[in-house]
Amino acid sequence: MSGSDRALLARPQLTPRGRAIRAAALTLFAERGYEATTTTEIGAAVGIRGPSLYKHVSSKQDLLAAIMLEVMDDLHDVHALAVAGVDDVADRLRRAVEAHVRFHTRRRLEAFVGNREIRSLNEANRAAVVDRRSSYERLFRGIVEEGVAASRFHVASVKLASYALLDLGMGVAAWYREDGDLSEDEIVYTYGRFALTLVGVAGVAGVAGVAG
Amino acid sequence: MSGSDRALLARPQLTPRGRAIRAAALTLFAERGYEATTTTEIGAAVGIRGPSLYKHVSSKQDLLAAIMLEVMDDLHDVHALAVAGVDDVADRLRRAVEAHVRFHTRRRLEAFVGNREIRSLNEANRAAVVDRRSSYERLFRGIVEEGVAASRFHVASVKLASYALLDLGMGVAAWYREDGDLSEDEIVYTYGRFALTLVGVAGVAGVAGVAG
DNA sequence: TGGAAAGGCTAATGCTCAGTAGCCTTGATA
DNA sequence: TATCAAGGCTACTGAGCATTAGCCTTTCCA
Repeated sequence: MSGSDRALLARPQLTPRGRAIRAAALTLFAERGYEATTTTEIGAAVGIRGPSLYKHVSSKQDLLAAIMLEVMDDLHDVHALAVAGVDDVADRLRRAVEAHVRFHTRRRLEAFVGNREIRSLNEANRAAVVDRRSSYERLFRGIVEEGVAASRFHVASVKLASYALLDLGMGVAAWYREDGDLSEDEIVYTYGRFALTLVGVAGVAGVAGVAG
Repeated sequence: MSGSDRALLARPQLTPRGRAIRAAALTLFAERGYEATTTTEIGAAVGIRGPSLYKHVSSKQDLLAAIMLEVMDDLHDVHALAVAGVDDVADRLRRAVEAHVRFHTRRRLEAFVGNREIRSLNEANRAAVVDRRSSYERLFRGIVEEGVAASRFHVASVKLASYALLDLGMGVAAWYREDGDLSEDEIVYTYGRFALTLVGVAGVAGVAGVAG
């Protein structure tokens, strides 16, 4: 099942309280990590006691898994939407990177937790998340490979170039702040441009953007 | 006190067993995280019981702090050594990035833990580590600023360019494997070249390296 | 109006963990 | 050879944690 197929299926519905709990857990997991977050704290964040959480959630582990699976699926969706109908491989790469980076600013907590807490998942959940992550990586590598095959891109290593592009997104999720002095668009456009220079597309002006 | 000043001071000596414990703890912290690692496991990794660790170490927290402080200091040293006596700002940037990336391959576990476990430190230790990290970031930003001031570099944002360069290193620490199909030198040289194109240095041939 | 479902609560359970107490062995030294 | 420090060990302590049990109130519909 591909990411875009998954998008066509209904994602599980949540009650408002269920949503609130998931959001509170997300913030806490991002702040102090899954292991260091207690059910008492998650409960307190939505105004109830720890044990009451279990009227809405089956376990702390499932809460983490649900957050991570959802964010991976959404990332696939965003990618699919960004490159749909774009034929030029350089355009496709730029769009993919822009979508990737924008996602990591807009949903930085989820992306952050999604990257960092993989090892806190139990085996079954980890396999599911790692599977989605690999398939996302493959989408990127596929674009780079296609560009190389068409002699539009020139890279020392397809793998290295793809990793570098993906790593930039993770970095963004780690340091981006909405009230910081770098705007979302600034980061997105700059990284989109950077992606093209990284893969050696000829004729990208300004490399890292116009001086400013 | 700067990173290079710190290098001049004697770093605390450790007994062989102390070293072994630190190494075992490092591996476990990297693998499953600080919170999820027990003193029993650290002990078992060096052939003793958990409580016996306390003949060599004052606490699990201190073990983490010692690992993180040492790696930050070493990173400063490596940087200082790499750029010492290099006058051309583009050369300096390339050398700094190469040293940064090489460090993140050679000492990936420490670098990985150093980045990921900051939130597991108590307040005092965290402040010390964050302080060293900021000063390291400033060194990078300083090089980029200098290149921009000299009109050698052309970037949309000094901060963004510096963050991107540092983030690539962290990415390497996350996925690099000695037995993988990307060699240390390959990554180092490619990323050194990436760095120059990222800051818009004119005349960098091949951008992301020769096709291969 | 009555009864059940939803969703709170407190108390309890059972487990795990970091760290301490106190004991024992070994090996070097005086 | 007597002593002492180093460095193991087991048993214990005290705390914290996820989760369950069981109870109570509110709300909503038959």
